[in-house]
Parts: sequence; structure tokens; C-alpha cells
Amino acid sequence: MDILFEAGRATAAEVLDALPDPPSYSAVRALLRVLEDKGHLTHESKGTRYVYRPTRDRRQASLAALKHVVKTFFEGSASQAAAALFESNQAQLGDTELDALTKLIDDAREEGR
Amino acid sequence: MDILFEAGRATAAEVLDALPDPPSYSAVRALLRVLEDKGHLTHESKGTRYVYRPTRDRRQASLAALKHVVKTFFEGSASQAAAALFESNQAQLGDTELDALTKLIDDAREEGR
DNA sequence: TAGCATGTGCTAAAAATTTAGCAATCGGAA
DNA sequence: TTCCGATTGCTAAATTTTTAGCACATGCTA
Repeated sequence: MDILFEAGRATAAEVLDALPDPPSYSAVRALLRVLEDKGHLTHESKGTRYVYRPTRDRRQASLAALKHVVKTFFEGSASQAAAALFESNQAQLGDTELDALTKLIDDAREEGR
Repeated sequence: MDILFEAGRATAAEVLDALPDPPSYSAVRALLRVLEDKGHLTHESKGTRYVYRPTRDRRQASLAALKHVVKTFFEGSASQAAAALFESNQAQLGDTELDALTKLIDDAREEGR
């Protein structure tokens, strides 16, 4: 699922390629069929091959994933999680992004008033 | 694994209780044994029962989990992920936390200089 | 101490997943 | 149009996971 969320859409072969420590091609195909049965995926025929994509809304899935991590590792505290994000990633953040974040925080502060 | 990371330590029965849509008790015990074989868990005997705990350092695991979510859903951008955290969680953040975050961001800004 | 409840070790059967491979279909290239 | 390569549908076997349940050990309580 994560591979599909990251790629947006992919064929069985692409999913196989993206899998670390991958099982056989047959297994991937079977798994995709099962996930489709369960409603997590859909496919459309692109020429002769199937292109799969997640059923769930990407944004919704991302929020759920974040929430899960926050719950599992940060005692439910979004700010702790955010702090961990910053600390592990300072180098990657440009001024523009930092400004945007400051603005978000200010907004949040005002909302809280 | 996530259950153990959240709880810190747990017995087979506790893991079973914490599992949504849980399999049988036997399955949980077998799974814990497999995870221990693979090195993801250890157990110690607490009286008659086994108490399991993750092998990996909690902080390390949390960073890996965050990184995975960032990669999967936010195109590798930590700030996008942080923004999503704020937007979905404004109400939960108190002034103290907001101040701490502002400080973190300021620090990051200075580091970038 | 004796008995009971709880949890592990183990085993065997059931169920699910993984694998390999072949026939059929589609699209593209010669 | 014909042939080739790639991909799906399908099937059967191998492997792994899940289940249930019994015997044995430990700790607690009367």
C-alpha cells in the first residue's frame, strides 16, 4: 500500500521492483488481487497491463499514518512528533519552508485564543 | 511491533488485547516467537509469564517511522509533514508547546545561516 | 501444603500465502 | 498482417501462518 501511495499508481512489476526484500512476482500479483478484493485498491487496464492505485484518499491516508506514528511513538503529542521531525531534518528545511511553518504556528496560536 | 513500542513492554495477552481485529491467542504467541527469532523482540520471564519488549531503540524506531511516512506521503519533505500535523491538530497544541516549536524553528533558521 | 488459575511448550490439523508455470490475449515492431 | 514480448487468468504444489488443545510448570490462595 505504501508503495502505491508513494508512486500514486503502479503495475505489478513496478510494485515488485519497489519492494525491499521482495517475494516472487506471483506473490505480488496475488497480493494485489487480495488487496483489491478487500477494497484497498482498484485497477484499470492500461493496454495489456493493470495499473493499480489506492482506493483511499491520499490526504486522508497520510493523516491516518501520521496519527498512528504520533500515537505509537509520541504519546499522542503532535508537537513532540513535530519536534522530532525538525531535529532530524534541520538541514533540509529552507527559509521559505521555515517561514511557512512559523506562520502555521502563529495561526494556531491565534486560534487557541 | 507498534503495540510493543506504544506500550513499552507487554505480555502475549496484552498484545492480543491491543490488537484491532485480533487473531487467536495461539497466533499471537506464535508471532511473538517468530519476531523474537528474527531479532525484533526479546522477552524476560516475569514470574510465569513472558514480558516482551522491542529490541530496537525507541527513538531510532520513531525516527525511522517518521521518515517512512514523510517519504511515502509527503515527497520527502519534513515541513510538509509538519504542516499536516499542525493543521490536523491545532486544538491539541497549548501555548507552551507552540512556543517550544517556534523556538525549534528559529534555531533551525539560524543553523541554516 | 494442596488445589487452582494462568501461561508456556509442543503438536497436529486447517487455512492462507507463496511459488512456478502454462495458455490466452493484447500491443507494438517488422 | 504476422510475429514477439509482456501481462493476465488459472491451477496445483510447496511453504508458512493460524488454530485448537493438551501436558507441564509456576505462583497464589486457602
